[in-house]
Amino acid sequence: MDNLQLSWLLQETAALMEIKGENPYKIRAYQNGARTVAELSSSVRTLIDNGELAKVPGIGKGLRGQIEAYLQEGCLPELEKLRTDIPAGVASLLDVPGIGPKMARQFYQELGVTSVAELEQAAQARKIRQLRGLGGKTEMSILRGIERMKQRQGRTSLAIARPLAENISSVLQSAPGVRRVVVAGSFRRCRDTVKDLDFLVAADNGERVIDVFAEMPLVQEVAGKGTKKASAVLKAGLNADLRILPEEKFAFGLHYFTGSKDHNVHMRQIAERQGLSLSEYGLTVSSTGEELGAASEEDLFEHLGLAYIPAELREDRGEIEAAAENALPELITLDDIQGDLHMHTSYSDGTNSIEEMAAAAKKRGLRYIAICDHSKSLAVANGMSAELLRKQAAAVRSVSDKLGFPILAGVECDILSDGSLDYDDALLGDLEVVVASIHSGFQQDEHQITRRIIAAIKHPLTHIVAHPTGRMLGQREAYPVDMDAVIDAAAHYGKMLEINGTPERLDLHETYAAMCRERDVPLVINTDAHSVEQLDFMEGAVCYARRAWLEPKHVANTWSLADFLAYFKTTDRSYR
DNA sequence: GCCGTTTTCGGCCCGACTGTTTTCAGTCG
Repeated sequence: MDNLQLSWLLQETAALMEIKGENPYKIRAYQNGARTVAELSSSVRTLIDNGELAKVPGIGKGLRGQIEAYLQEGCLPELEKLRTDIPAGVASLLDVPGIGPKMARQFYQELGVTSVAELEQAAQARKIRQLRGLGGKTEMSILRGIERMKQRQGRTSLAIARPLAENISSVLQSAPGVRRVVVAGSFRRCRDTVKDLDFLVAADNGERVIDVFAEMPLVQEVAGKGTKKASAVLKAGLNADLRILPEEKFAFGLHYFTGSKDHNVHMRQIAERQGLSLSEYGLTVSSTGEELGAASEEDLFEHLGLAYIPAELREDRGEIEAAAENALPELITLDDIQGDLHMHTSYSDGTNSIEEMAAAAKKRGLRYIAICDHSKSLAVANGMSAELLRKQAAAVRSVSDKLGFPILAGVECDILSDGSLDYDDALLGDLEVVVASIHSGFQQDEHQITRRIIAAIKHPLTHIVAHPTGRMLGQREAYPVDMDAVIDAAAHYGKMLEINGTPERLDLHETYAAMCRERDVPLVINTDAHSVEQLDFMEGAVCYARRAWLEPKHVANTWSLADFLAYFKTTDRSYR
């Protein structure tokens, strides 16, 4: 993908500029540009061709010139220039926690270090402590930082982060003098992965809470500790940060530490234009110093003339402008969900029976479900033979009648390597829901996989494509696929794409979910539950879907069962 | 380098903590 490649190069350019000590605002412009490019919903090539790139906020004349050169020559002129001064590897030093641009430059200039491996050698050879301004503690902390970096590459999936967040919250909640605990940061914004966990605590006696935090058994190492904040590395490999705030400032701190950073910067600018000054400690009138209190985030937004912006939208992707015009979307909530169209039973690799899954779904307030166990080719998941699938469909209908609860007989049908489905049309035609997905042949190239998925979308008996990109957070990358073409095909053939609620998947990615919204492709939010307990994945999945600005109308399992089924009758399902 | 509700020039967030410094720079969020 051009966009991601380009974004990466812009990021590297910014890193090298930091090390060189260039204008920090120019650096930020490149960082913003990198983020903007990564989030574009069309390829930069398309945007250049139709002249739309000039309208993208954050991409001005300078960056556009770089991007055009990149498309023509395959490299960024600015980056090439920097690389003649500083070897590219020096930028990787910034990935080590505790190392910023100044140290990276010093290590390169004074020790000739151009990679993390060389830095590690230098530290082990006790060369760091000989440098001016640095000592033995810094040397040790660099070695620890490198060790930590090796352990944990990148971000942590919610499958790991959520239980940790809940556990630590309850520990903090029971500390003396604690009034409330909130997990802020990207966790509260419902990102698919988190870099660390940010705990905000309103408490009378901060120091005692910080002690409780630092002594938790989950903590591997305390990285820093003061009277208002503390930072720790957890045994699970991610960081946890704690901040203590007075109750009356809590709303401001909550907003600030929920972020995102870009959202916060924009909010401060909005405040400034109104003669106000916004910080994590309050909102003050700049001229008089008068403090405007806020009992809640709602109050804070109201002071600035803005509608309340849900945390999931706070990425500076237009939510502040929309809030000013009172034009924010009515985001989907868990209560809107009426059905769950992808779950497994003991017929394949699930642990519960049809009846148990149905009863649990009904108890959670669902109005209908579909049972979609694995198809015959997926032997590792105990895929069903054609005969067993027929039997299961009969069993599903009988349980449905018995419980007086609509259960659709379905299947999660493998899309085989050649794009065909795993059963014949006669059998698939007898089912109410066919969810098609890829579980094999990940090594195929982008062209092959894209053709394969589009073939499944064209198949008149397919309703939904499940986990369309195959990513497994923290385990494997998505397979290469042209989602632009897949979404166009889904629009054309009237099919739906799934947002899979398994915390390691959350697939579709929010950027693609937003593309579906823009192109009128209905999404379906499913749990893919393999047990009764996993039906609870729905909550996290809905939160994630909100990041794509989805409203109930965009999500087909908020519709009544009749409307869901009717959708496929009214769309073009012809072959080719 | 980007941007425009006092603008085409002059802004662009800032406080807590650490280590090494004897009064502050670097890093982080």
